[in-house]
Amino acid sequence: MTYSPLPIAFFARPTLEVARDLLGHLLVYHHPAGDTLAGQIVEAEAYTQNDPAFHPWKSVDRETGLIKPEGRTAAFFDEPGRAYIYNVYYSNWLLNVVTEPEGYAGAVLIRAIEPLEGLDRMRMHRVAARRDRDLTNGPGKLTQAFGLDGSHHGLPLTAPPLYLAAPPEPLTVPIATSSRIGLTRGIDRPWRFFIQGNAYVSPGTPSDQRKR
DNA sequence: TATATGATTGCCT
DNA sequence: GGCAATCATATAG
Repeated sequence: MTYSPLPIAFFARPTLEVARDLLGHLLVYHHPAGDTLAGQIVEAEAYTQNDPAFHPWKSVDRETGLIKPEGRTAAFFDEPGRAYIYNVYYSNWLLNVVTEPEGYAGAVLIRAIEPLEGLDRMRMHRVAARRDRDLTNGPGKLTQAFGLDGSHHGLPLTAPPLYLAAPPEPLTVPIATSSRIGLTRGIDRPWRFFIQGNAYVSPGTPSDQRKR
């Protein structure tokens, strides 16, 4: 199966639009071993420059709205369509897509996908997964299943080997929203989008529903 | 150099 | 649902 990558223009738009539109789209990776891994995005979250939960938040000029070219992460937020891969809690890598026109900052975190192709390799990478639905139902799990880590940071997601592609057929199922998962700041923003009822959506609880 | 902390996962009760 | 794991990065001293 071959897929065609989305153009940069798809990502050079408001982050919330990109996050919502990305549902149903495909994440494709031509693995160095020769096989192809692919899955349909079923859950994503938006992170914008006007957002305390956004990593380079402090690098955004509050008056102009433009990102200042300083700091380590800021460098990767000036070109839409690239991968921002971040490490949290030990060895968990999270995959983001950089959004917004050049000069502005934003990113979409890909939180869960439904595997379509390359299941055997995903099972090899994810020895802890008891069932197939545990292969990719979380942001750290899907990077593990695909074999992605910090070495893929900064890659363009608009060309092989790693890219996003349009779905074979348009999405007809309803898209639901909630607050984002696992945050300590910006928990009030309903910027998580997911496909209601899909078995591969991550099991986490939205931040604003958590007891403290 | 030293320490705090997080966009998580998986195993335990 | 509780909680430990023990990584990369930012920021402080």
